[in-house]
Amino acid sequence: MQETYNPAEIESEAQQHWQENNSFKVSEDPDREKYYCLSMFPYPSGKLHMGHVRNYTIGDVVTRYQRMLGKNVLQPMGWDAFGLPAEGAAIKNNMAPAKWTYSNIEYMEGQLRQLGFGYDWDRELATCKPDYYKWEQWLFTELYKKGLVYRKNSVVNWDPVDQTVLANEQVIDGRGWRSGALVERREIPQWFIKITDYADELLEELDNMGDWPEQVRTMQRNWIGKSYGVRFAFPYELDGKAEQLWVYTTRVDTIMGITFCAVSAEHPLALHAAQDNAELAAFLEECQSGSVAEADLATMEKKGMPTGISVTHPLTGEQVPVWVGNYVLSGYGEGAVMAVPAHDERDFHFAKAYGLEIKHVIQVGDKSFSTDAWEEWYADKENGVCVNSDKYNGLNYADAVDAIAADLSAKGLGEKQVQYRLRDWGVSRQRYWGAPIPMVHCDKCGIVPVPKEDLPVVLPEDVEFDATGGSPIKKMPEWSNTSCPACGGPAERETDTFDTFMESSWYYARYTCPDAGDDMLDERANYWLPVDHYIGGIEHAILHLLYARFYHKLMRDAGLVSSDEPFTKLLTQGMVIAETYYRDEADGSKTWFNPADVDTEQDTKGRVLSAKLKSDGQPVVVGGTEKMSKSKNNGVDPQDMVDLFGADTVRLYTMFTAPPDQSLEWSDEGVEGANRFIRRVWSLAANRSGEISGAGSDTCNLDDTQKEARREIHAALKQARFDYERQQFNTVVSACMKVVNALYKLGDSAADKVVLKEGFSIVLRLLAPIAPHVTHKLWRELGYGDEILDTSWPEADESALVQESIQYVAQVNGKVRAKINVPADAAREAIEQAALADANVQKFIDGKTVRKVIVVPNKLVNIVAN
RNA sequence: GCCCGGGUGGCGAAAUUGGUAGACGCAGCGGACUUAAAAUCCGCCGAUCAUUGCGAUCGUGCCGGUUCAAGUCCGGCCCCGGGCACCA
Repeated sequence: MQETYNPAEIESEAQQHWQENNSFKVSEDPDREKYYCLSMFPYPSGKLHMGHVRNYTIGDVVTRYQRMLGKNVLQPMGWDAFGLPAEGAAIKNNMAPAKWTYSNIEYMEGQLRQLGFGYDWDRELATCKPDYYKWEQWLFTELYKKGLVYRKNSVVNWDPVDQTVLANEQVIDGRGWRSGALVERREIPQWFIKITDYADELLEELDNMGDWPEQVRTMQRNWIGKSYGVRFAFPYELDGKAEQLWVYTTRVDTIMGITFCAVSAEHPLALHAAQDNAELAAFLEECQSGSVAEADLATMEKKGMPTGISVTHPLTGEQVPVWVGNYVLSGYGEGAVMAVPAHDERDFHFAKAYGLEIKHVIQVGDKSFSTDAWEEWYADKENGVCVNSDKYNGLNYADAVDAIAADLSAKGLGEKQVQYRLRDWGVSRQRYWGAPIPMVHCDKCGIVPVPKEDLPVVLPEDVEFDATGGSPIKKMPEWSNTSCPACGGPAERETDTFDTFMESSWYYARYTCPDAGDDMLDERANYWLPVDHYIGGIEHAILHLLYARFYHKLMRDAGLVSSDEPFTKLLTQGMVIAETYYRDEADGSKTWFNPADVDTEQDTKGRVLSAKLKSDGQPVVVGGTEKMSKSKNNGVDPQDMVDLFGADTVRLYTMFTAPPDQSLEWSDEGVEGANRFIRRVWSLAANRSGEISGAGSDTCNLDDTQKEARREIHAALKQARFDYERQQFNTVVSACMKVVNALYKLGDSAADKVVLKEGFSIVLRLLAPIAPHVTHKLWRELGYGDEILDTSWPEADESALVQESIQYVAQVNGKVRAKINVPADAAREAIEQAALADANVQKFIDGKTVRKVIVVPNKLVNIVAN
């Protein structure tokens, strides 16, 4: 056996072995328990980053572990290939998005193979291929026929200089990223899918999804935001006509405190009032600038202007002024709100700013209300009761809502209503690099979906890009001109493309039958689905995961799948972060330096004192740890690490350094430590291969030291099993390290060798999912078997764990005062007596009365004395 | 602004979920091997005080509470991160 560990050789040999033996190719086998393990597929941005490596290592570890438990495991891989960055790259490199994307895929696929991930590559798919997006085009037309798809106006970021729609990401401080022009909000017709029809099911199902992290379920619940409220109207007269201003509120109990109403800048009432009010018209104009992102809307300065129109309070008959507020969202609810400054914080500040009346109508206990400053209790609906509210005085929230809703209903001016925060899914994008929306506009027939036999509507890939970022297919009449599928007359194609979330919402299902030619999915889908274990970044907790859940239900209702939910178990991994270094430039900007190009100086405790750039020896500022990104230039290239240490080291390091759901901080020294551990495993095998090789196990009488070593090995095995089950892989690795440390202490006797061999074969199997190459090699080299990949999981020997005496902690009043050894079968009284007899314990209870003695089995004794 | 997380030694973390805080590793220090260095192996390693030794006090972001016992549970704050519907 070779003395030194040579990862490059071992890894290419193992990878070749898996490829030649089709080790990861799987098919449906009704006799075996299936396990579908899936990692979120990557966007082919150029090369793998550390976040990918971490994500896919977790997935591969789960895959190989489940396989050793005897399951029929599917682990596929593919490419989320449509998206905005390809268009940016097209402009920058003068290269068509398709070409750029395909070359990235080719390179990144090679990287994935080098990391030893066990994918069934026969199932690989790329979402930009027509035979993939054909099926989401088809499903969309089916949904249209079912009435689940509709078209309506919706607001986008418009760059007035480049004459193009911008993504929220492309709006920086309210300006277009390329042109620098102030962004405008513009309404255009777009396609929507009725996700709100499924809101209740999407919400209720969350209660049964116990294998999803609670935080993700909470985020989705809040996002759906089911609320119980009242929709009601303020009557008013306009140009002699009776009109109604409708609002929705969850706090109708405060209705007697209304002092004004606020409408959005797009509201018909606002538009009408602006017709002969130049100042208001200018304000509405001003409200049209800025991004459409909710975070921007919510943090901007709250501004308003009176419309001059008053409406009638539905219960009191008082006149209520209507204002335009830039903070009122036109897309949510009615685009208009009632305002109760006394009991809503946002209304309170708005009223203070514009000198509007504040009417106190909810009281909690004997607290005193003042209009000087906002206090939390003003909005307390749990403990509040109505005051200054005529007949509703003294009612609590629930009773007030019932009484007021009944009165509004009697007048025909309102009723209780359930509402969702969730909005319908807008799937139109005014971009080129996406799946064309399969709709045709015909002057005679209106909108006509493209029939199945004419699908896919293929996106032309050989296109020229201009610098404004406008979509080429919007300027290609030879593509957009077509004939109407209904009447055969001249018609035009829809030139918008789908949101890329459309592709990522069903790829997991297509992997089960990627070659299905006649249908979106075939019967194989129901063998594999739902996905048993889904792994991906926490940043996808809401949007991607909610759309995928929705899409699954759409496919179910189209008869394509039989399950209700797509992902049984979810693991959300944390970010990969690293130290940042920069220098301030004269123009106020910062230049960021890669950690690899910086040397640090540390004090004796290892704290970083200062840092210098390697190339010029001049100081740089230490900027703290942040998410690895291009903008901070703190990315560590996984390829460099694989080239230097091998895939096993990189995999082991990413698993060992942090639990999967926490952020992982990159450290060069840490990687060396991981590499050191693998070399330690290798050296142990190389040094003692003659003594520990061969299949089968031996038995021998063990002395106390050997028994203790064996106990440590089996305790670590038990812990590793427990930790694999709960996906805490960092402690799996530390269990392996403990075993190896114990093995290093064993000597040369026959009994030592028996323990050593058993322990070594155990640690190789514990490590196999994490470091598959080196364990594959050693397993064969030592003659333990052919395929560690298919070796069954080792079981802990409970008899090895039994101890004759157990160490108890003796506490006095909760403080540790002694450690005592007690026979394992000692009675409670004996344990108490042993603790009380200890000299140091005696010192602390001397002169006091023992009130109580608590014994926690196998752990501690606490003596309460005073 | 709203929703969801997280804060434990010099550093990454552990504590099987209310029962010995700091397992395992990194860095550091000391020793062995070596002509030497690297590599490797062995040992020490929260702070303060005390010390020949035993030990004592403090310590899990901050303030308060519940409990025989709190990193863990409850209430209030501070800081950091993720998401906010056209980044993926």
